[in-house]
Amino acid sequence: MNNNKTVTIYDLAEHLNLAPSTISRGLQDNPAVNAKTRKRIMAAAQDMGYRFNTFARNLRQQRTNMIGVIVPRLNSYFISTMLAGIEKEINSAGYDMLISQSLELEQNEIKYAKAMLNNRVDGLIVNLAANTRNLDHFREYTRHNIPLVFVDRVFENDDFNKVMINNRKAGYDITSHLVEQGCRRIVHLTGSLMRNVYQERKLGYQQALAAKKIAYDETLVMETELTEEASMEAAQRILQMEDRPDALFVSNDMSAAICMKVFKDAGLRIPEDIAVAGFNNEIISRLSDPMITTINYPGEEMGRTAARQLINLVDQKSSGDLTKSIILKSQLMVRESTLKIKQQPNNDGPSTY
Amino acid sequence: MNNNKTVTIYDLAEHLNLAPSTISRGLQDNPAVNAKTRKRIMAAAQDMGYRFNTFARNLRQQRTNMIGVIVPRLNSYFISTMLAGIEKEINSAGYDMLISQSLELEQNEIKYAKAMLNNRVDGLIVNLAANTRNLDHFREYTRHNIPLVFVDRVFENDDFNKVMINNRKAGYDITSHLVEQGCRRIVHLTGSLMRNVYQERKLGYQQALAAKKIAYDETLVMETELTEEASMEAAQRILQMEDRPDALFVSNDMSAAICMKVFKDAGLRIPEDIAVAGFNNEIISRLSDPMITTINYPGEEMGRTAARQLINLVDQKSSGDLTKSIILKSQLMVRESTLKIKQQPNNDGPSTY
DNA sequence: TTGTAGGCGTTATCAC
DNA sequence: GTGATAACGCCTACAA
Repeated sequence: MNNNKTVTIYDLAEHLNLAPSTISRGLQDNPAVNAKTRKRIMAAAQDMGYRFNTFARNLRQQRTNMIGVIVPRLNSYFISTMLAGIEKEINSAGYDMLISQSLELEQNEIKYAKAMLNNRVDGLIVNLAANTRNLDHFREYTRHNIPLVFVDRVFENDDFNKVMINNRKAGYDITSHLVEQGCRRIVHLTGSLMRNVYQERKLGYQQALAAKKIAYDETLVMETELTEEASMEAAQRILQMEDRPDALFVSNDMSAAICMKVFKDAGLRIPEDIAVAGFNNEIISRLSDPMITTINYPGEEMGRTAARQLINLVDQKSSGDLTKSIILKSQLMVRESTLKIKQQPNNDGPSTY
Repeated sequence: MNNNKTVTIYDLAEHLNLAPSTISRGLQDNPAVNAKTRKRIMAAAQDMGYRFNTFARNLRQQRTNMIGVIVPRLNSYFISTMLAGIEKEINSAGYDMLISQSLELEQNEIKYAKAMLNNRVDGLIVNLAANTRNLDHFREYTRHNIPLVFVDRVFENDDFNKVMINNRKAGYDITSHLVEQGCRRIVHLTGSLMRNVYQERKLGYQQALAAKKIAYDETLVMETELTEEASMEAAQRILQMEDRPDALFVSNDMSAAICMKVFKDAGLRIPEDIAVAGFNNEIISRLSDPMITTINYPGEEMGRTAARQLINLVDQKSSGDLTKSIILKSQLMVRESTLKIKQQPNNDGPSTY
């Protein structure tokens, strides 16, 4: 049976000679309703092609059971790992997930933030775009008491909830390690310095150099978009530097692997001629030859943590004032790509920070 | 200004001494409304913290402007590339995207298909879970005339819209290439044979062997989940085979790279001791050493194509009967990992299929 | 255990 | 140009 017209609880009610309210109750397993009646209701619903109207309920109940997520892009190892974590947590809490990608553009982020607000998401998780200048477009969320959690890419000095790692320490650890391996001229290839994750890693890099009494050379810091093309270009530029660097610290593994490939194709030996370190502990860091020293970055757990934090806020609707920063642990993973002084690789990175 | 109570067009109307209908018109730039009035409306809306209620409109207009997407997992290179394509197309057409991941389980797929139906998505894009046995859970969509497009992982012999590549030809091409390089004992490592993508590649593999008069040996086909662990185990098993294979054809590049790494660690030379071919043309196939022969698989374009097809169906609501299968082109990329006979690598694979 | 009635916030129709 | 009013489909007091 299939009329093209939408079947509502009123149609079921009429068909069964019951009241709409009874139908409504029957459909949601309300114990007040007679078992037999419920069966008839279910059968008729199936038969007449009834489908529940979620947003009629949303309108009535003033909530959507939907969590919004805004990320810079979907096709990145780190982001998709994080999203997987978010999704698991959200769905097991009975929420749905609405996703948009800003494509690294603030202007899209603003647009989507507004759209999600209008969609009445119960909460929002954000990983900032590369060029976002401020968080004004999220003020409306606080104004309306909609919980908001920033994850990974955040503004560190504000009043929003956030989940992140200590990027400065990570940058410090990895740079110290390189220096300890005898490197003196270390290039740092990184992403938009407007984002804390990159800015902080750079600060860690600087501080480590300072601690080791190595002069900071600004021309050795390369800010790019970390795309495949940008990484290849950067590697080429490094090859052409007059005084060739003896190490490269890249803010993500994929990019590090690309650079390493360019170096190898140019005949350089890793790590003898140039040491290479990455970031994120992506699978590629373990598949590259040599394997890449990196920072183990708990993407999925960050996602889960952010989602759990958000859901707690949404569910209890209480102490939303107690803004929390959650800092997850990251860890230096030393591998062959930086071991100039031969020794057993180990995963307990020096942590003299 | 910020009352906790939700501000509606009625509140604005009262505040401005106008009718709700005028407010509604003003907010959506209806030309019928006086420019001055509109300005006052906008100002008041901003001032009073009004936010538009999307699902009240949905209820009224009987459509949501939302497209549902169900994928097996988010954290996979291929899937996230495809999603990026879908998202771009969907958003530029003015729709939002609701995503769920089935985690490769039919049971979740069923659950999410139903949830999206209740959410009144205007259309649905699906990439099937590994163990989905049939498409019964999507029948309700056709029943309610909701457009549905399957992408990549599909059932090939049914009446649904689909976007895919010719997996059999790809499997045939890659296997033929291996044989032409002198390989005779070729292992095929692949995913769930319940899915067309894997089943078809295997058929291509078999047909190529037959065409070259090589006996098909069932023990050389290994069906796994293609996870990191499963791939490593598979590689180990291959190493321990009595009569060691001279080639390996894996259904995805990441997995191929993992196997190659295991082989190299065991002291084998690629391709001399064993040739390795992958699938998807993921970036890792270009970063591995040696670079991996693979099939160029247009993930982003598949996503875009599926989304565009869906949106056409949603927008015109017309010829939904004309079920279409769209087959995109894929291409053999020959690289060092399979070149036993030394020659210039080329990308125009033999296509004797 | 079931029924009645009002409202959630918007838009469309018709009137003025 | 603006206003009044009736849906859209569901839920929940309250009543029976």
